[in-house]
Amino acid sequence: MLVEYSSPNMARRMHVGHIRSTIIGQALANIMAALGYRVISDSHIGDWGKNFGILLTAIRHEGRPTGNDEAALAILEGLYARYNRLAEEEATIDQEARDWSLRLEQGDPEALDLWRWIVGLTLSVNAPLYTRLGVRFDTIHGESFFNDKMAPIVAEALKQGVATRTDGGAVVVTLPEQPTFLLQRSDGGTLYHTRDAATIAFREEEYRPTAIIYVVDGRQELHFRQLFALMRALGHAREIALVHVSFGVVIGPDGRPLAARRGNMVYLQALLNEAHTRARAIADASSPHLPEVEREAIAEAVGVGAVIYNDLHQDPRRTIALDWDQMLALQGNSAPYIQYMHARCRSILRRATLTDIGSGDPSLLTHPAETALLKALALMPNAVRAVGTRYTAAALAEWCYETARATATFYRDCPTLTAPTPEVRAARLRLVAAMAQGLASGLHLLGIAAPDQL
RNA sequence: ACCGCCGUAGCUCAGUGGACGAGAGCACCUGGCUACGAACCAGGGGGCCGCGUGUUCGAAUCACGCCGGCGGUACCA
Repeated sequence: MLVEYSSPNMARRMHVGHIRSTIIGQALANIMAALGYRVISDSHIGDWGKNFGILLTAIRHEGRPTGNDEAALAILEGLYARYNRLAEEEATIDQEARDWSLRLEQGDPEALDLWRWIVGLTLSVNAPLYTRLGVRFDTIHGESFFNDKMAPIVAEALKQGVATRTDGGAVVVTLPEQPTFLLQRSDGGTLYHTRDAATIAFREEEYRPTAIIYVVDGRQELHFRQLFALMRALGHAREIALVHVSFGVVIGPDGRPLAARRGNMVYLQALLNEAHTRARAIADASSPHLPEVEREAIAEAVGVGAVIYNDLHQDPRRTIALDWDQMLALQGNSAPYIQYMHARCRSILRRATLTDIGSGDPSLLTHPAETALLKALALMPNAVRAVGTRYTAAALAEWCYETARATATFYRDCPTLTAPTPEVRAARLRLVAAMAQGLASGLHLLGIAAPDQL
C-alpha cells in the first residue's frame, strides 16, 4: 500500500496548511503498517511545473537569495508570491514563466541548477520539522521524477481515444460524468493531471500496490475524481484501490483563508515552538523535581503531541478555524490527557516489583471501573481496524481518549498498590500494565510520544 | 447554474454497520490533594441533533427536498 502525504511546495516554508496532510498521512501510514500492510510512504513534492517557471523568472529579475537557511527560504517565498501576482497581471511575465517551466522540462542547465538549489534548500529546512513530528518517508518522488514518464501516458490516452488533440494543440480528456480536463497544454507543457497520471502508472509498475492513498485537501476532490476515472478508462489500476483521503483546510479565526500577504499565516515551526513553550511552562510548574533535560524532553513530547492529536481526533473533512488555545490544549480531550494517564500507569508499575506484574488473575477484576477497562482493551483492535476501512485516524484517537478516561476513573476508585488483598493487587497490576501498553501503542500509532513520566 | 463537503449544548467537536430516555472538552457554578502524580476526579445548569417529508418496530444516523456556510467547476497546483 502506498500512502502519499505532506507533499509540500518547494520554495515555501511549511505552515498550518501543510500540517494536516503530514499528520493525518503519517498516522495512516503507521496504522496501515500495524494492520499488516507493507506501507510505502511517499512525499510527492511539488518540485515541477509552472510554479517553478515563476520562481526562476523571479530569481532572474531579482537575484538569487544568499544563504541556505530558513531566512533564504522566506525570501524565496516572498519572491514567488510577488511574481505569481505579477504573472496574473502582466502577460510578459506570464510568458516568461511559461518559457522557464518549459526550459526546465527540457533540461536547460541554468534552469536545472537553480531548480536543484531551491529543492535542496526547501528539503533541508523542512527536515527538522519532520523529525519533531515523527514523520519519515520511504521515498520522495517529486513531480520532477516523472518528467520523462509523462509522454507515454499522453500518447496512450490519445491512442486509446480517451483523449483528443484540439486544433490549438492541447490534449483534452472527456469522460462520462466528468468535467473535461487537459492532459497537455497547447505549448506542449504538462499539467497536474499529467503528472499524477504518470505517477499512478509508475507506482502500478514499480510496487503493484493493493491501494494508493492520497492524503490531500478537499479542494482537489474533483482533480482526483477525474484522475481516477482517467486511469480506469485507460485500463490502469484495475486491481488497485485509489483513495483520496480528503480533509478540510485551516482558516483564520476570522473565518477567512490564511495567507502570507494577509499577514495571518502561521508557520509550522512557530506552531510547534509555541506548543513546546506552553507545555514547558506546565511541566516546570507540576514537575519541578525532574531535571531540566527531562522537562525539556517532556515539553517537546507533550507540546508536539497536542498539535498532532488536535488534528487527528476530529473528522478530517471539517474546516478547521485556527485557534491557538484549542490546537494547543493540554487538558481535557487532548494528547497530554492521554499521555498523563499513561504516565500514571507507568508510575504505578515503577513502584511495584517486577514479579507482581503479569501473574494476576483477571477474574478478580469485577469492579465496574475494572470491567470498563477490560472492555476498552477488547475494543482496541476494532478501533485500529476502523482506521483501515474508514481511512481516518479519528477512530483510534477516540479510543485512546475514551480509554484514558476509563483509566482515570479506575485510578480513583481502585487503588492498585494498596489493594485490599495481594491477589487483587496482582490482578490490578496486570491490568495497569495492559492499560499502559494499550495507551502507549495507541499514541505511538497516532505518531504521538508516550513518555514514562510527565 | 452544476457538483462535493459541512450544519449536534454559549464555543470547539464526538457519536451515523443493531446496542439504554442524546455525549465530551472549553467556559460557568459546587465539592475533592496527610498524593498508587490535581496536566486529575465527582456533581450541576445548558441541546425543536439546520428545516420538512419519507423508509423502519425504532432515525442525530438511511432516502428525497429545502435553507444556511464553505469549496470546486479544461491550458495553476
